[in-house]
Amino acid sequence: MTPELLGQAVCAAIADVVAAGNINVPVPDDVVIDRPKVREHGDYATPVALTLAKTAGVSPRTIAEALAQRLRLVPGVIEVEVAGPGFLNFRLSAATQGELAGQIVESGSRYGHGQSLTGLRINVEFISANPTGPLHLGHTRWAAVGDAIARVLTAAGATCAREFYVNDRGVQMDRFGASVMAAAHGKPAPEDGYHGAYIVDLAANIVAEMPGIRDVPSDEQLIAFREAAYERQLAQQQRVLELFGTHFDVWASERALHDSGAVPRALQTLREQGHVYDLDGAVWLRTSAFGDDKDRVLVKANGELTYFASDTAYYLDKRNRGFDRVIYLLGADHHGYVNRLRAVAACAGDTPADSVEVLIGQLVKMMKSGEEVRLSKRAGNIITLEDLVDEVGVDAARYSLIRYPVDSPLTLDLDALVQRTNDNPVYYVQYAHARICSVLRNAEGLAINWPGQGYDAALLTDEREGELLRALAEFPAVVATAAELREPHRIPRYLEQLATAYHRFYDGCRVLPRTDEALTGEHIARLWLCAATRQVLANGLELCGVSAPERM
RNA sequence: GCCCCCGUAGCUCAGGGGAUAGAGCAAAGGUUUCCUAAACCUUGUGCCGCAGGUUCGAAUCCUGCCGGGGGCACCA
Repeated sequence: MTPELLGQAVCAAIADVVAAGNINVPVPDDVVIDRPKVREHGDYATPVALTLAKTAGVSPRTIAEALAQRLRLVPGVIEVEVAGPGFLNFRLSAATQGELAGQIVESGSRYGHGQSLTGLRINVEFISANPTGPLHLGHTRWAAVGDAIARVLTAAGATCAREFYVNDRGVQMDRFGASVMAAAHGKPAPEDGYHGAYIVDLAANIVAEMPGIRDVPSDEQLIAFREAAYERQLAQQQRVLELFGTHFDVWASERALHDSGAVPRALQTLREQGHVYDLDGAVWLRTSAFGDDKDRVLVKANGELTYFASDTAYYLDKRNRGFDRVIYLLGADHHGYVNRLRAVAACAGDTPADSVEVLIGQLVKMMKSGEEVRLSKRAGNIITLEDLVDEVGVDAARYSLIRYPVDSPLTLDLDALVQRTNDNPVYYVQYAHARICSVLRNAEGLAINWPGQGYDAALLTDEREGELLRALAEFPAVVATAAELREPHRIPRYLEQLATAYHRFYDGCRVLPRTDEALTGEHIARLWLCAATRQVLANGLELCGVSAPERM
C-alpha cells in the first residue's frame, strides 16, 4: 500500500462516517499523509481529524476515533492509533508495504511518472544568450535547471518543448562583429566591444578559413566578420550544451522572426486588441494597463523596432504554435521583465495567470580554495560553462546546480564537488546506484535467478527494509510536486534520502547468501528490494540529466 | 523612491500549516574473517533576523521594521 492508497482509504472512511450521520462535513478528495519523523508515530500519519473538527463542530479526537474504527478494517493496516490532539497514526504490514518493490521493478523507467499535467502543452524557454560569447555561469544554472524542469514536467505528463531564443539581431551583434574584425587586424576591440581571449581565437579561426576576408571593403567586411563569428559562436554554444546534456528542441532566431513578417503581424494583432497607441512619433504598447510600471515602446521614433517588439512577437509566435503555457526562466537581473511579459500576454488577449510563467533564478558564484573564482581561461573576466565542466565534470556540475532552489543565490564549492565523500552528494547518490548494481551482478554470478522466483514481500520485516520501502513509495509524489511547483531541486534532495535509506539497509541486512548459506526467500525478497531501489535512483538521476553509473 | 529575492546549528544549506525544526561538513570516538568503507553507527549544537497578526496549531501564510543581494532605459 502506498501513501496515495492509504489517503484514499482515509477519504473512504470519512465518507462512511458522514454517511452514517456521525459528522457532517464535505468529503475531501485527498488528505495529507505524512511520514512521521518520530518512529512511535507509526509508518504513516494524517492530521485530517484536526482539520475536519472545525467545520464538523466535533472534537478532533472524536472524529479520529470514528475514522480509526473503520480504518482498522482496511486490509494491510495492522494498527491505527489516535494520538495527541487527534492525529491518526498507521502501521502497515510488511506484506502490504512490500508489494511496491515488485510493482516498481515491473514499471521500470515509468515508475514515478504521472498524469497530473497530461494534456498541457508547455514551452520552456531558457538561457537565450546572445550569440556573442561563451555561455557563462548564470546560463549554466539554467542549462541544468531548465532542462530538469522540462524533464520533470514531461514526467508529470505534460508535452514540453525546450526552446532557446537567439538574439541574433541588433547593436550587440554589430559590436561583436566589429570586435572580431578588429582582432583579425591585430587591433584592440572598440571601447563598447567584446574583449575576451575567445574574440582573438574566433578572428584567427575565421581568417584561417576565409583567407580573403581581410581584403574586402570595410563595410562589407564588417558584415562578413559578424556573420562568420555569429555562426561559429552559435555552433560553439550548441556544441557545449549538447556536451552538457541539455538538448533544445527549438532554436528560435530573432532575425527569423523579423524575416518571416511575424513582428509586423504581431503589431497588427495587438492593435486589433486595442492596446497600441502612437505618441511622440513612437508606437507604444499599453502594458501599464496590466500591471507594468509604464508603457513600452514597440517602434522607436526613428522607425526602428525595439527588442521589446521582438519579444511580443515571439510570445505570440509561441502561442500560435499551440502552447498553452509559456515559461520563461530568467536571471535575477531581468526580474524587471516579469510584469511586462505578463502584460504582453494580457495585451494579446490572454489571461497571464494561465498562459505565462516567469521563474527568476538568483546568481551563481564559484569558490575554490576559499576564494571566489573570477577569471576564466577562455573569456577573461567571466566564468564559462566549460570552465565549470572542466573543473568538476558534467554530472557534478548539473547535480549541484539542480540541487538548490533557484530563488536563492548559489555558491559552488569546487573543492567539495570533486571530493569522493559524503560531502559531495552526487557521488553519494551515484555510489548507492553502483553499489546495488554490484550486488545484482554478484547475484548473477551466483546464478541466483531472483526475477524468476516468487517474491514474498512479507519477509521484509526489518525496520530498515520498511524505511527503504516507504522512501521508495514517496517518489511519485516528489516528482508530481517538483513538476507542479517547478522545483526540480526536490528530486536530488529526495534521492539523497533514498540513498541514505539504502545504505542503512545494506549495512544492516545481508542481501546475498554467504558462502556456507543456503538461498532463502529472504535473500530473494531483498534482491527485489535492491532492484526496485536501483530503478528509482536511476529514474531520479535521469530526471536530473545525471548518469547512473553501474560501477564506480 | 519603487520592485524582486534572501535571512534556520560554527560553515554550506533542506524544510510548499502539523506532533520533539533537520542533513552534510567541521570536532571526537567506533564498525569490515564475505555482497563496493565513495558506506554505516554514536556524541554536542539552535531568541528559525525582530515585532505584531491569522489559526486548534506558524520556520512555513499576512503586515510592518532591520540587515544582505539584485533590478529600474525610445539599451540589447
